Amino acid sequence: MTADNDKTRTRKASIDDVAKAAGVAIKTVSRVLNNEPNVREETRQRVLVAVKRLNYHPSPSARSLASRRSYLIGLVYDNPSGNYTIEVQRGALARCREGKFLLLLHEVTGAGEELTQDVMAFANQTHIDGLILAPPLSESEEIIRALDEHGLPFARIAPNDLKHRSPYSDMDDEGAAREMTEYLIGLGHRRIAFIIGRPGHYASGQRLKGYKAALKSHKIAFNADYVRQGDFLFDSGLEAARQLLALPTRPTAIFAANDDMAAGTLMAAHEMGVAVPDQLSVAGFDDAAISRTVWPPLTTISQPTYQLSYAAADLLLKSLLSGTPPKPVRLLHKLIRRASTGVLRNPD
Amino acid sequence: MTADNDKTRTRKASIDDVAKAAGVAIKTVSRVLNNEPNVREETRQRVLVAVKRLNYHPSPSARSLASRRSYLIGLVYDNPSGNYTIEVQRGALARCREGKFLLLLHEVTGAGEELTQDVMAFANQTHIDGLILAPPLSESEEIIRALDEHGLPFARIAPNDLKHRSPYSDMDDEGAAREMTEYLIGLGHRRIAFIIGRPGHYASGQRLKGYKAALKSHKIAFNADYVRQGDFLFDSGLEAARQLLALPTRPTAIFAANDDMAAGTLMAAHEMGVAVPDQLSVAGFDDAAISRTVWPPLTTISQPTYQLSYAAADLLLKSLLSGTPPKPVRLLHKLIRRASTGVLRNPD
DNA sequence: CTGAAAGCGCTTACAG
DNA sequence: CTGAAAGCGCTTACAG
Repeated sequence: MTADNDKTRTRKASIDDVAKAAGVAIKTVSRVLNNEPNVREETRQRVLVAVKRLNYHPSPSARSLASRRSYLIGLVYDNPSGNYTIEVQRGALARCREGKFLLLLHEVTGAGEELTQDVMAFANQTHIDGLILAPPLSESEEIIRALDEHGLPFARIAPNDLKHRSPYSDMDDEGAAREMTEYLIGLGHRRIAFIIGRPGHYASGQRLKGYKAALKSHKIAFNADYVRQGDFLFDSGLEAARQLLALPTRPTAIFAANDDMAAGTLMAAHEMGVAVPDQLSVAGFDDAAISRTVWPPLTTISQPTYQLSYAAADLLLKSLLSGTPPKPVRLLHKLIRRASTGVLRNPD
Repeated sequence: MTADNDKTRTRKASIDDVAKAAGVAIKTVSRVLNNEPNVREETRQRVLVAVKRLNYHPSPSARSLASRRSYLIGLVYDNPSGNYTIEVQRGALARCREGKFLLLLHEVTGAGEELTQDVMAFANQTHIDGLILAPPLSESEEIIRALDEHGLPFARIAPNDLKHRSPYSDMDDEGAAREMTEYLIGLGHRRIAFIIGRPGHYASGQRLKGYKAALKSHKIAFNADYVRQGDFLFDSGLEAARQLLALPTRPTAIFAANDDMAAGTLMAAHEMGVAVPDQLSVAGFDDAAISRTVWPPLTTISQPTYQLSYAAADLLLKSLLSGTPPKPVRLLHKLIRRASTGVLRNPD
């Protein structure tokens, strides 16, 4: 039983309590808490002691109401692959935490007008200060137009080439896909198949472009039979690979536009008794967790997903605080060699 | 150019604007928005028309400040397996959205006192109304004590047997593990190994108990060599399985306490050239996404992770609104048979 | 069924 | 360097 163990114990301390305890005006407490200048060091210390003693934590809602800022950032994503999404979440979450903003997740599913309405309803209801758009939402002209009309700042992760003043972070999808294809060519492969990513994703087209460019620069004829449409999900990779491996002259290497589809490709190979990598090399893209838990582990492109998301959040916060849109950020990828690729051993 | 296309366009409408437009007091607007009784239907309609016309969305911070509620729920989790975490997120998110609460995610990493401090700092800074504890945090006596002292309501997902009045959701881990073990016994296996989950998780102990109980009821002697410690992560399953498969008399079946470790077990079998399921049956637990993307697909226990989390959020919201702690909820599991288990074909 | 007043706990704008 | 006043946009408590 302490001296102040009375009924007031349950009520949270407010700025008034702190001001009274420190013998200053609430404005001074506010200055100390927000690191504003013009506070004498001795006064500052007195305030800090009172804050500590009263276990004071400023009310976010009072602060928001008075400052006309919610300190809330929204992260909107569609969810093609859970492996990818969780990294996107982590990156944005980390940056928001550092900046004392809170991150609100909003998973969407629809398309077109309905999707735009969904995003705008989320923004309206939560009164978020800004939004982070993960792909493929980062490419939606319709959403971008609606956000502009609404005057809501946003940052984009891996957007398409649409010109817009809002900040974004991206990587060189085309260059990375080209690099991977050239790596397979370097292993001696000539019959290299490609599984395209989800239609409508800018990255899908870029990766296909890189694949084609590598073939061309090595004078390997493009074979439409070796290119299949997927959607970034495991099942689509499984299905596409089943078809590819059933071709009369089957490919000796399959490059899937992401790791989930590459994992599906491995399963098709297992089903059909095709040895990886002895009879078939398989490559993915992302370096997601799944690339290390399949057999054999996948050769892939390490896409800096966490960093892309962190950077997008960083740019958004900077633009909110400065008012001017910062320059876009381009991050580097890396080819990771694992056991799923190799030179041909038993070509049939 | 509409008639009201002047500078006021950027300012958001407030409750005062709506009241003025509808010719009522703000209290009446508040009644309509919160579905309170005692509003004439005609008045109600007038208000709704004004809300629509002004595109009015109530300010969450003003509402929070006045009502002394943040309408914020925290979800705190440690992250042993990404596959599990994303389902936990989804379940809680879905329920909060329905209840017009916002969900704040907080991933923690530490342990002991530091961990408790981390959780409490999160609660203090955000002023959340309640907290959802995912395992193994749902078992921490220290955190529970701190939350009690703080007077913060919380719900637990799959907690241990600690008696506490706070609501929780769980499943029968012991029964499920027993069922899986008996299924393996039914296939003719006698040398059944078990890989234990992360130490300190209540579920880990319960699943081990179920495994032992099944052996006992079928009069199969318990062999300590066949039981290995894991931590729910892929690598620990890989390592444990490598050891098990290197035993002079190796097991014919391995039951891992979760899917990630079972996936690691499959990789060890691949590495060592042990055919699954012909020479070795492998079973997991969770029915996470990974159970369908490995080769062969895993026989596992479908743990209703999403529903457990949804239920915990549901119980928390109910207890916040009613003030009385609702009854705990127990959810059902299901054994999912896939290709990773079978009768022995080529015992060596 | 409806409303006027007070107040939630901060920041902004201003004064000294 | 410090502070008094006003106000952000709602809900609570009360009155009629």
